[in-house]
Amino acid sequence: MRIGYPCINRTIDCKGDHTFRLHSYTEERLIATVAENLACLQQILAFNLRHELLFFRITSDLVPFASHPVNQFEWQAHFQPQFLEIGQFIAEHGIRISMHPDQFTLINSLDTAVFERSVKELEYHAEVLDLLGVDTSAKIQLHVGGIYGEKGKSMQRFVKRLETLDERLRRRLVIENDDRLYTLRDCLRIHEEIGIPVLFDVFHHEVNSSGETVRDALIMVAPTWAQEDGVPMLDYSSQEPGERARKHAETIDLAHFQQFVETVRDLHLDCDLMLEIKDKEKSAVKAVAVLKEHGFETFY
DNA sequence: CCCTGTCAAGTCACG
DNA sequence: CGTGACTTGACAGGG
Repeated sequence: MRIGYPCINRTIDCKGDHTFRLHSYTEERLIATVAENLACLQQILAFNLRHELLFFRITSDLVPFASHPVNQFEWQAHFQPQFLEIGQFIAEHGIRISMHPDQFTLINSLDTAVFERSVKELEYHAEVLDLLGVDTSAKIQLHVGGIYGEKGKSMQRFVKRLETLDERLRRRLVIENDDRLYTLRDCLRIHEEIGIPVLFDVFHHEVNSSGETVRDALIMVAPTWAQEDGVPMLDYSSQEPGERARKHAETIDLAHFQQFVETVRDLHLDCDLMLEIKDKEKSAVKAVAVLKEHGFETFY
């Protein structure tokens, strides 16, 4: 099992998600920012390797305004050598990569302009992964989207829109149960229609589900990942005590995590785990220690 | 240098 | 009807 965390590292003095304001956009600024972000990504991955963290979510801010019309720069060609170098490091060490476009990416929006912008955003995410040269086990995770007053129709619209996408995008996409609108069961129904793997979010399931146990959920989700998709990716977090419902924990709840790990072990489920915990790599390092106590391998 | 209003993008829930 | 939340503060202008 690989353990990972999303997007940024707070330990090393290097942040790979620098951006700037649209009104201060210049090509020079873009080039400088992307160069810095790529250099940081490299450092973060090296840090992760030293701490046996072989799963990482790359920030959507890697290339600011990547899908915005203001950006006419051929960043793909310009930064190809840097992407290639990072990609080689990823391949060499068996690192798994994911990405998670932000809330503005909506396949099933009623507004077709929103859908079209979302496709451009997905193309950007897929380009990053393609430039790294990572295989189809590197995924872009999406939520189903809005409900717009008619859930069934909105799910159908998601399916129909997804069917129109280029295979280069489709092969990367996975759907994740969210914490308010679309449950695991909804995602599984969409999987049955179009075969897209389901990325199971444990915490979202605990606050928004149709009542399945986590154990049963894992059993249902595992077969949605085909050979070429790699082992299932899971998102893990827990409730921050004393805060509003659905707020992610500041730091890992070790008792809760151990219980989850035991469930996974009993099922003999091979999977990769993304820890969506506020203190990021600090909790991820603790999680690695827990896994080792439970006899898991964290290297590939 | 510090302070703080605002930031590309959408949707829903809460008050 | 305005605001906060989402996975995450930090950019940038003005004092």
